Amino acid sequence: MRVSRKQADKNREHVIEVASRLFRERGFEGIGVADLMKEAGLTHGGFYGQFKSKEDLKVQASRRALSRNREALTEVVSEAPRDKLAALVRYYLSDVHRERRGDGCALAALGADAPRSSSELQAAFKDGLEGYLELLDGLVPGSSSEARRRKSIATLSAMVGALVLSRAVGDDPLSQEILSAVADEIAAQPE
Amino acid sequence: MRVSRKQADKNREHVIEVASRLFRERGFEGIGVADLMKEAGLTHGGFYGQFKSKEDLKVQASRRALSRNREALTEVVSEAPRDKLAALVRYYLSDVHRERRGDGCALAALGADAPRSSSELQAAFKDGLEGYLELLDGLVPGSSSEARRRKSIATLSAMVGALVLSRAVGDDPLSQEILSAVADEIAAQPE
DNA sequence: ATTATCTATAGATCTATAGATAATGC
DNA sequence: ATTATCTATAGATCTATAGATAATGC
Repeated sequence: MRVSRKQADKNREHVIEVASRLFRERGFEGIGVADLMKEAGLTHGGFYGQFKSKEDLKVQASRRALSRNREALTEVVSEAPRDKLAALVRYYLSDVHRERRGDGCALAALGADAPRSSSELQAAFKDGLEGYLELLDGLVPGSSSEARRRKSIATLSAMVGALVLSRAVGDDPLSQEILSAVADEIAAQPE
Repeated sequence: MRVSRKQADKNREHVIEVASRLFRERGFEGIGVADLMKEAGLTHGGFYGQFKSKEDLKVQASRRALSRNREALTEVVSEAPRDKLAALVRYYLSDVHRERRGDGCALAALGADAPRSSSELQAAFKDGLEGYLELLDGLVPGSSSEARRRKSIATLSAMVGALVLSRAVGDDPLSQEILSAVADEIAAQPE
């Protein structure tokens, strides 16, 4: 059965949202188009009317995840009364973020798969990463914009690395230790 | 045809070495058992005489990769006349390391897949990570062992994060900028 | 008439196993 | 006799497409 143009657009958006969660949870290769569409309440064959290919969906789902990530971080920052960088880092390096990969940072969940994918996907990650850096630029110490840019990149790298490593070691005290250590080190940076 | 016990052991080692390279290059899901055995010069069916499952090989190949990683870093450090931490970081955050995923750091290449794998694989990553930290403990500044441990974790997180991100953005000036920025920031740390 | 979605399927690939074969090592 | 490796295949899964169907929107 056919649905209205409006409903079709909604369905399409829903597939992107579902994919952005499932890809982060299971990896790009960990979920197939059929299961993904089933999870979205649609059938397998319908997929190719909406998307050119699975790779196409990977790009769109990654862009969606990264812009949602940025929105969430922006809200955390704007709600913090003071010490906004510390609030951002505490949020990013929290137990909740470590556990909930499905709506967590796409750089940490999927970044390592990007070099094996299309240049369109890599461009999505580049754009998402620049978005994170813009946000950090207003928070990190540094008098020149060059110094702040460098500090933003170093801070983001430490955050992403810490999250990846704290997830990689599984259920072990080291996992929490990594999150705490990196949060403390960033907070201890000179102004 | 059957081969000698000695040759069989050699074949097994060779499969582990080949797998440790191919998994890092293509991801755990990016190479199948059949292609992997072909690459090692053996047939598909022979695999299951040597390994319990593909998951079993993932664990052994990851352990192998991580211990080889540690050996390479240890050599870089021992060959540096002074400023050993800077030498280590320059090596880790080099263009060569970014390009050659196949014999590069397994934490960066495969760490993001570990949370979706067996606890045995996660334990392999934990052990490998602790190996890196032991090495860093002798290089980072800090008077107490607690301070050095924290600094080692933060330094490793920044290194791994930077490598993941510099690979994720593809062929873009940002890729090099990430490597340089993080190397500079680590070098600029207070003693 | 158009088109969003459906069912069904092609063709490729994946992990794992069964059973045969032939060289080793007691 | 044992066993490392081989060929062949089962059974599941994957991406993508073909063609049918039925509701929308001119």
